[in-house]
Amino acid sequence: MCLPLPAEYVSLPAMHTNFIEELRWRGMLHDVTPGAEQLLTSRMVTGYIGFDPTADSLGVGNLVQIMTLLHFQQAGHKPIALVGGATGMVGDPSGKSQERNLLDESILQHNLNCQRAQLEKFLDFNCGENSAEIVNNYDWFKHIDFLGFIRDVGKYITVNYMLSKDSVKRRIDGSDGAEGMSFTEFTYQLIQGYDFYHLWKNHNVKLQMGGSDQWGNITTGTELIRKKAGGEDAFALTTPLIKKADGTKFGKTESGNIWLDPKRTSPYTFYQFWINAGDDDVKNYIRIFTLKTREEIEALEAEHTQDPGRRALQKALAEDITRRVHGEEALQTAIEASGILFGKGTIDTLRKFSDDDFESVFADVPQKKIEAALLETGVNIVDLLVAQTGYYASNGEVRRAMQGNGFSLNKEKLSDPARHITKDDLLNNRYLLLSKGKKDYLLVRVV
RNA sequence: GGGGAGAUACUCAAGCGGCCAACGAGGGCAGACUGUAAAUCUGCUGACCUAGUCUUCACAGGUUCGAAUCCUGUUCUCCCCA
Repeated sequence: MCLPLPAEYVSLPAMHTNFIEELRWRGMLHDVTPGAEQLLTSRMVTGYIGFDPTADSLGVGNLVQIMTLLHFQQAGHKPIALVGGATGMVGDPSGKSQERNLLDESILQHNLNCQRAQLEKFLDFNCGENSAEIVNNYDWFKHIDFLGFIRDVGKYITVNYMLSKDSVKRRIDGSDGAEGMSFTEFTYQLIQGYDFYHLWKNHNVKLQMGGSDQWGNITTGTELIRKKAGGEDAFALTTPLIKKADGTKFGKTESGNIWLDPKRTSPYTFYQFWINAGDDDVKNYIRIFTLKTREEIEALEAEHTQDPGRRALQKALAEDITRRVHGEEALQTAIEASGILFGKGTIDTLRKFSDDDFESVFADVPQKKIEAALLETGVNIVDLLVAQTGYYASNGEVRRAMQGNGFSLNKEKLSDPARHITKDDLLNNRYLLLSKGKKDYLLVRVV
């Protein structure tokens, strides 16, 4: 394993963190092949992680991998993000029980460009020796033909070996209702294995990282490198899959995935996602998704234990990650909006709002427009809530909500179904803020 | 092919001629308490002009003053035997 140091190796500057050690205490290390730690502490290493271009945005589920690359770079190593233009056309069977739909080339290209922009927010692409890079495996796969591939790659890996992978086994034996698997998907591990080989050979990449479900695919790569080129210096490292204390899937809410793209998931919703992390989960998250040091985290935890109600950990986590993804300004708006919607905001604070405040704070709140003429003569509240805005499904439902003290207008409880709404109720002469309970809002805009 | 059981609101599940808009549980929504949490407690959970009316118990007919409840047919589900 102790190879002579080739000239192109750059030794690792002393001030950097120990990558493996860093991942370990953060709970981000699942498995690593023997020898990797020694390599990583002795010199600068180039390593990569693949991203799947099925959507035009990365989601919080990908953040673990992004943070892994970030730690990798901070430890003085050179990170490469591989976006899977080619693998995206094939589909990774890992963790899936159904054959997946394939994407066409133009959509892939679009998705890939969007993801690239997001990665650039985390990684430093211009810091000399260990600048991050992005590669697209379509660039080398587009020149490979089928016969060439089965001769140059397929020849080195036995089907027995491929069948022994968990991701394949589960699909073959049909356990947990899994469907059969096409040859295309079966081949996936070879494609990903070849990526590693290609990068190892041409980009001096020694390490492939990924989620623990990628272990099988990654080791196919190290196997290929060993068989095809006798390379013993290819290593694998995986991070654990994030589990939530209640067993539900991380990265999703009832309303869907949490994305990094503000067009898909607004900064406010993004911020709220982290704020709402459970006490048990937040201790893991803050280690994984922020760069805070051990001392900072332990101090926050002490604070949290002393007064859990203040949710120091959730706030620190949400602020840190929202700032990194969406910037300082978006973070402040998200905090402000949270204060209004969940905090002690009353009608008095609402009255101080400018139109701009309304637009930014309520950007995420569902909105509805009504005609100004309606308010000239006054409109019955029940009529407004059902017929005009559809906020409630039936008149009876409104009455029940009012009897149960569950409806408010402009943050003030309203329980009289006979009430008429006029221009005097408007905020800033154009808004009405309706709410069911304390979390469900509708902003009505008069036009 | 033969025999049997069953289809009730979001889900499970009572009801077996009038007291049924239909017990109960879960879920959902809201209130109190809280930390925008958990646990707990309370109310609501077909529609409508809040007043009794109307439309609901697989579907279509029928018997009855009156049916989710009885009869006939249709569709579907499950079980047993071949």
